Order: sequence, then C-alpha cells, then structure tokens
Amino acid sequence: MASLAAAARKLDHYERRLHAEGFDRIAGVDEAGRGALAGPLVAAAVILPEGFGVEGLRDSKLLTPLQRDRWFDRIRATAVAYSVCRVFPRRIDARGLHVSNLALLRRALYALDVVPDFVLMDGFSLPGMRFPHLAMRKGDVVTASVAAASVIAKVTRDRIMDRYHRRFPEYGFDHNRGYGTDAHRAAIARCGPSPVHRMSFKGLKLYAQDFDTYAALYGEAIPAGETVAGITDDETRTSTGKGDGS
RNA sequence: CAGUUGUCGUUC
DNA sequence: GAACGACAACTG
Repeated sequence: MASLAAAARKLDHYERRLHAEGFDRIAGVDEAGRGALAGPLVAAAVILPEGFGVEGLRDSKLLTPLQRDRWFDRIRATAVAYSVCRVFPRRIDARGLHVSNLALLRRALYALDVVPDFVLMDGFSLPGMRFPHLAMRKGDVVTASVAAASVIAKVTRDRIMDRYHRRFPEYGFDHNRGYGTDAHRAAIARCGPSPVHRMSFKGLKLYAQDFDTYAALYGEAIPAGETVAGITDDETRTSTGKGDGS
C-alpha cells in the first residue's frame, strides 16, 4: 500500500506542488496520432479537480484499451474542464505536422471553458503562450493532467479511426490506427491512398511520385490469406515496370 | 497483467 | 544526437 501511495503521489506531484503555490486550474495538454500515415492529429486539454484519484492512471500508451475507456469516462465525468480538437490530414499536408501540432495544442487550451492558470505540457512548450506553463520530458508518464489528456486524445482518435475503418475497410484502420504497418503499406500499394491519408508523409509521397519504387518496397508485404497466386517477386517487378534497376 | 525487443513516422 | 507519435512480436 505504501508503494501504491508513493506511485500515486508521484503522478500528481507537479499538480500538488503547483497547488501549494496557489494554482488551482492546472491544465494538462497532449496529442495523439502524430506519426500515423492516415487520420487526424487529436489534442486534448484537461483540468483535473483537486484530489482527483490518480491511482492506476498512466500514459495512454501504457494502458490497455479497456483501462483507457474506463479512464476516458471517469475523466470526462469529473474533470473541471476538458477539450478535444483535431486537425485533418489535408491540413497537415498543407501546413506541416509540427506547425499543425502547435496550432492544435493552442486551440485545445483556448477551447477550455475554464481558463487555466497553469499549463503542463508534454515535451515542448508553445511559443507565445499566454499561460504560465511547464514543458516536461515524458510529461504523460510523469503527471496526471497530461496523462489524462493523453487518454482523452488517444481514445477520441481511436474512435475516429474506427469510423474511418467502416468507410475505408481495405486498410485495417481499426487495427493499425493509421500507422505504417506492413499490411497497411501493402494495402496502399494495392488500393492506393484514401482521402484520409497524409500525402506529405514519406511513403505516401513516394507512392505519389514513384509508384514503381513504392510497390517494389512495400507491395510485397501481402497480408496472409490475400496472396495473389502465381505472382512471384520477378513477375511483380515486371508488372510494375521495375525490371530496369541498377 | 508484467516486461523485452524490433520497426516505422515527424520534428529539433 | 534528442524529443514526440505509434504498431508488432516475443518472453514471463
């Protein structure tokens, strides 16, 4: 029990310290979906109430899907305020990931209907932010507010990807969440990109600019059970016109 | 559930 | 070199 209490104290260590210094609307912000080849970037900001029971709460990546759903409900039910914002692939392509990400985090903060008096951030700080803030390495592992935000962002994004899976079933979005697995890349080689793919990302850019090279690199990662009978490596290369390499 | 390894993406 | 975002496959 001592170790449990110690772990709990550690996760909201910053919140407690800040509260002792007089802050009582401490927001955590985090985003999900950064490295994905498809789907939106999702950011969430959360202000937890003082004394929010934090035992078992962790970075969304360290929770099982069931645990994430449970925390998602609990955070939404008890938060002083929370917000979720997203940026879609087309805009990421147009503005770049980093710029999109900064704007998104800022939007999530300003979308809070309770104005924070302090902001805890994951990794980097926001240029020109008007709130007092602290950016910390591995923020979602170390502080409750950021962990909570990471859960809201992650669960929201996963649900969006589930919806995209119904619309574009060929890519396995329900499984890979838009990330670049072998099967996902092979699906792109077979079917082409969907409207929710980030065309500015490596791989998709390659697909658009040089399909033959893309197919040679990723097209062979055919999912089990979908192997095209009789197509060997050589024939694939021939059919995609890649016979004339170095 | 607890870990480990691998792979990929973006940015600095 | 670092940070952030992930999935996949393996051990116990």
